[in-house]
Amino acid sequence: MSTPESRTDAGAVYRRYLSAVMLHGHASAKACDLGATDLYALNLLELEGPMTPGVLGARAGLTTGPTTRMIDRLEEAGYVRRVPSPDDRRKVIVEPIGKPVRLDEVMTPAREEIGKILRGYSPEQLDVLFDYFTRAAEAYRQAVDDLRATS
Amino acid sequence: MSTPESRTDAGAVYRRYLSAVMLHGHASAKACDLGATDLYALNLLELEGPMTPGVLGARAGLTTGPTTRMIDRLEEAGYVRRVPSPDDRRKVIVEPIGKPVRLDEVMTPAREEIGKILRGYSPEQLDVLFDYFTRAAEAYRQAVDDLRATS
DNA sequence: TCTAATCTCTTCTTTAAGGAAGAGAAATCT
DNA sequence: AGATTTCTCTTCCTTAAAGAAGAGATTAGA
Repeated sequence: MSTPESRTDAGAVYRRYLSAVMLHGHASAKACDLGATDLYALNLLELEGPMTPGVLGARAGLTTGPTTRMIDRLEEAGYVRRVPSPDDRRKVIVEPIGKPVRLDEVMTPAREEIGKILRGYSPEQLDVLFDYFTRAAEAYRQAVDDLRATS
Repeated sequence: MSTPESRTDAGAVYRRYLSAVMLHGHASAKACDLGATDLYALNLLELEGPMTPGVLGARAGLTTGPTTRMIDRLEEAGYVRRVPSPDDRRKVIVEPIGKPVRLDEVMTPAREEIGKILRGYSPEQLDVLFDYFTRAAEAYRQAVDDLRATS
């Protein structure tokens, strides 16, 4: 925590933490035969809620053809469902399905471990952690928007 | 934070946070034309340090052919470097290069935002956060190993 | 020493995902 | 009402990444 070269340097700790999170996400997805784009879309839906194929495809950086097929894959695998839009019959709404699927199953062990870790903290400490989770999520969400705007 | 259906439910907050992290990682990689597997390998190297192509490929779930080409791509893009193994002249060691490349550049805005957030906490609160980062990284690392063992 | 095993890399083939163009249905606008 | 725009989806083509098989170099073992 002192010298820049130190193995416990704060920046390094944080980078390693992020790498671990990414790695676990990827590994879980791979274990479920979920491609990178599919996972990306799934995360988008989790984070921003149901949206139309058009929006989802645009966010994922896809043209309409691949978007349709990506949603097909997610739907067949049971992650999402297409529902007709109530106000515009051309539109479709893609919404994540709450019911447990393969991905949740695969992620369960890690979630339990994290749960164990979190239960080791006092309520005050948990407040700090969840405050951070909330703020960081918003920061990352914003950063993704900025990235989209740039490119 | 009270009812299970609540929008601020702890589990939901955490899932949304993870989604945001994954999403940002993916978006950053995409902005640098880094494929999913390449990003995966890069995270592996960041987390576990230098390793041989054989190990890296196995960890990434690739056969030897694609492994070589993946390392070629990472090397050309300046993320890693191949160095000969000192004790076995058949082997090569792939190590991440510390110098800033496109990916770091793209991730800078988010890092600064996160830095700002972190600077808002007291030293005691930061201890809690970094304690969590360290433990969680280890938990995720372990979970990835378990996933590999299972499949 | 000489054979077998190990490690990386090359080449060829296959597959999965994405782009382009356009069709069909429904909404919007004049 | 008729024309135009907006959505989603389909089809065909292209491309990027992965598998398979094997070569070349080096180490380990009989």
